[in-house]
Amino acid sequence: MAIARPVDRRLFFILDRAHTRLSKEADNYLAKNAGVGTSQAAVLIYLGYHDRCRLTDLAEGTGRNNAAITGLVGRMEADDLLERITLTSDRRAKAVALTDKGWALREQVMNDFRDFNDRLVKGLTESEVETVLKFLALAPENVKAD
Amino acid sequence: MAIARPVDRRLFFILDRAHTRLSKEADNYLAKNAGVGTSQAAVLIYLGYHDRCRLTDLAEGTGRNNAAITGLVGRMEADDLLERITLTSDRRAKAVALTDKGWALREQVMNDFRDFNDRLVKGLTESEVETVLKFLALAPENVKAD
DNA sequence: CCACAATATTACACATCCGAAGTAATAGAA
DNA sequence: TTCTATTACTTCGGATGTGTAATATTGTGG
Repeated sequence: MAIARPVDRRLFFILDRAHTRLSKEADNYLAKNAGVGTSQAAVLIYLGYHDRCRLTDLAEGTGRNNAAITGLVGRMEADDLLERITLTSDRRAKAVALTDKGWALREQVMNDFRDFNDRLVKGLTESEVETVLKFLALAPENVKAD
Repeated sequence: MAIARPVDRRLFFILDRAHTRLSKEADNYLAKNAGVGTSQAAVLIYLGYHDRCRLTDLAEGTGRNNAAITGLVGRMEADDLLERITLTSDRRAKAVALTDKGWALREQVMNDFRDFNDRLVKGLTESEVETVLKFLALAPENVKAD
């Protein structure tokens, strides 16, 4: 069939607006409970799964560019949440490792987000959540240039 | 059951990262074709459906706050895409109206996004797209504080 | 050893967001 | 009417993001 429905043309903006509103809530929620914003929280979460990864990988994994990551990691290092480590294997690269304080905060962020994400999917069945995850995984690949 | 699956805890970040990547692609795509970014495009789209709406409504409709809208509209007014109109009915409020140039650009943005959104949902059935839309509509309400 | 590539940092210009404070106009109460 | 609270927008300061370009350091291949 493939009938062009008006909603199709606005899908990106619907996503954008939903993301904006969710981010605002998540920021408030996190700031109140853990004292960080979503950008730093994303770094904490990612490092929990890929500790001592290199800055370039961290940038890729959190969707920021290298310049942004340098600043982000710098602020977090100043707050004692992580530390930069020069790798002996490649001394051009720096790895990032969570400190004890970083690990503890990550734990709290994870707990906060368990609640947050539970509310996020309220009204959806498990299979519908799977569909959303499938979309979120496919879409960025689908639109990648070239 | 409600078994806590690890993916649940990261849902927000999966969404955040997907949004970041999609926005970057959309920005490139739009900048190349229409010469605006996604924020300005969102305003153009919204105004097409609600021309001469007030700034507060525009802010609500695009998910930004009033301060952000003032700047955004200011830049677009400088580019001759729209104009501010002081309402005689309430002189505190300002309405925003697309110029001819704004309408023309909106048309192009809509065409660009038809292609973009088509690619966005590649691999999903219509019913799965409906599920995604349902999620995007529900989620911001679900997490709204109090 | 040398040329080139890769990594991270820094600097710049700019877009965009927010919250808080400020200004102006309206609406409602005394 | 006059005082007060609310509403609408703007302004300000600060955070964060982007892209680009320059730089220093290091690794790699010839």
